[in-house]
Amino acid sequence: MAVTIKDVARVAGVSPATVCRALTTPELVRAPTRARVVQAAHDLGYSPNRAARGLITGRTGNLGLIVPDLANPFFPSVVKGIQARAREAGYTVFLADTDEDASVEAELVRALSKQVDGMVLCSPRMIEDELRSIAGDKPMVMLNRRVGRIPSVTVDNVGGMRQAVAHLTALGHRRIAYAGGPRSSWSNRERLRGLRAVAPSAGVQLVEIGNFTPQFASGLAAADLVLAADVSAVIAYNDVMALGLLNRLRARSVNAPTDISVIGIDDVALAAMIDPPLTTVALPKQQIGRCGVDLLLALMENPDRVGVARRELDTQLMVRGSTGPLCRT
Amino acid sequence: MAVTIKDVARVAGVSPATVCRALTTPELVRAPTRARVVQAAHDLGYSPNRAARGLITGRTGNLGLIVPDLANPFFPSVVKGIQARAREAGYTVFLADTDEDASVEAELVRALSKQVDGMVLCSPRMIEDELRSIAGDKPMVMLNRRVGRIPSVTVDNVGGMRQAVAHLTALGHRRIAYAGGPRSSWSNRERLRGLRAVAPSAGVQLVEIGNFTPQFASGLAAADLVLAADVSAVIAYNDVMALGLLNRLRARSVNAPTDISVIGIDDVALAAMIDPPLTTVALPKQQIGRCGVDLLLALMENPDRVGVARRELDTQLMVRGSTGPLCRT
DNA sequence: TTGAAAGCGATACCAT
DNA sequence: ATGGTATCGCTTTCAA
Repeated sequence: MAVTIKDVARVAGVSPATVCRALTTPELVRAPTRARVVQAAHDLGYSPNRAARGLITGRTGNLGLIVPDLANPFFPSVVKGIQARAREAGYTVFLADTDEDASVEAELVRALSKQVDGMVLCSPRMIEDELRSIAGDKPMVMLNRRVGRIPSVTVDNVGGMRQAVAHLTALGHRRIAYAGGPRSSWSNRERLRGLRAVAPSAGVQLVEIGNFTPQFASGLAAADLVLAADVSAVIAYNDVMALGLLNRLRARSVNAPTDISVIGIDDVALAAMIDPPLTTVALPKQQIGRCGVDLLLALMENPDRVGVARRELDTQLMVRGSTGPLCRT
Repeated sequence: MAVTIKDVARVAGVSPATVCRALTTPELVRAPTRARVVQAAHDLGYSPNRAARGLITGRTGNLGLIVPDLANPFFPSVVKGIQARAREAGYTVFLADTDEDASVEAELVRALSKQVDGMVLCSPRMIEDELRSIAGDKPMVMLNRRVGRIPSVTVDNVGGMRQAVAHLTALGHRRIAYAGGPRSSWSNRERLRGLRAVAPSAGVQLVEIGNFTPQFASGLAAADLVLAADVSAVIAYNDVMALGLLNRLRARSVNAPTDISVIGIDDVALAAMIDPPLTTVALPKQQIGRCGVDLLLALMENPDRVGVARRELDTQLMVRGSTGPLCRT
């Protein structure tokens, strides 16, 4: 059996109430008494039962975190940021992976919400209505998506696309393909919006290749469509798809950057490990996580200001080997 | 305020005790009563407070999970397996990332152990003594490491090395380098043990290049040592290092598989995405996780049999493009 | 079959 | 400054 507050009280020769105070509000206890309590607690290896505490304080000291797919290298980075920031703030985190399934997501939100002080939803798949109906319960922040007045941390997708297009046009490209992500993805819609807004004024023709699941195999499939589209450059919804593109293009003897330029989005670690390294729009992945936790903590202090809590982080094009000047043939 | 058992009791017109029974031990409640309770619970959207329940039952319904570094693509897969299996079994999981720091690890184990029914330690960095002293508390299982009588799930590292060496010797290689992982890594020691055991009888010379942190940059550094060692093939401690090797070797105009053969370990997703794809010893990553949870659940039922609980999973060489027949010059 | 009541471990209020 | 006590939400005897 674990050691409880009563054990400490007995050993220290005081009441449980005093033990509690000595440990949580030391200034309310006379120094010598406090010392005895602390000593006893230490000797017994006492540490308070958080569940019991939570029962009465209403705070659990836990945060919930829901991600769509840990196998996508983008998410572990975000999770790492969240976990690190939460630990600094004295919180532990519940992690759940939904396997990209929106119904699982809803179920998990409901289940977890009972045991946490707040939740971070990473790239949520749920439909807006559902999201709203659940959001009322516990404070929660969304990452990589904006819905109604739910607090969120997002990145400047439009700015990222602007940088990408500027880079390509500077290199001479005038016809650029976009291999899109899932139609339901907020990030994809934003990226597309950015591209559509930027392309005309940059004097480039945008060719939308279609919507794909954000996977390697999708990049493979997209590559053939890209080749048929007669473009000199392609922007992919994310790095993993860009890798698929690169792979299949090379299989068809079209090499980056000489024959075609390829840009990814995310800047996952492996983007810099391949040859040629992938030019990509970097997202501050860990910072997205840290920032999300910061927002959540602020919200938990002051639940009223929910509506205004919103952060947008910068993106940065990383120019690497997969893009190069247009070769006029 | 959340809906409690009392609310349900009131609406259903029964006592809280009956609500509890109807929901946890239905056979003890008359059907019509049970129906009313279930109906009320559903209408109110009731779900029991797990913390309160845990207080009395002594079981939290939570599992703790500690990993050294989510940024290493090996671990997210394991985590995914753990998380999936835990969810199936009705458990939620606490996740903590130690950033490869053994002292953080110890602290986290201690902190988490209070709030969970059991813990999974993934590739623990802690020294054995420390590990043992903490292990007494809650049931725990280790992944990728064996220490004393602590239950563990490991993989057949030796068998993996045997397959790798057999593959290379069949291709004609007779001098093989091993670019090792951290000296403190149990997996690294096992792999080295396997190589040393297998090499002589296979008629190959093993050249140990040194110990490295399991990162891309280490592979870069190791590559030059490999070239100086005059070998025709190299096995890396893991895939990420193998990628570094491939990268730097190519920079020095030594290309796999024509000029040298390279084998990694893990089979992370990106191993198959690069060109040439990486030949690697695949570990059943998700299964390691699932298996660890299974073991843990079994242990929680029957805490006595701790000593014997131990599983070793198979490894499988995936022959891909980064290895090829020896080119005699 | 159901209800009343006693805790689980910690906190917070009210006395002293 | 300290102790007694009610309470958080739920489970589990013990009676009825």
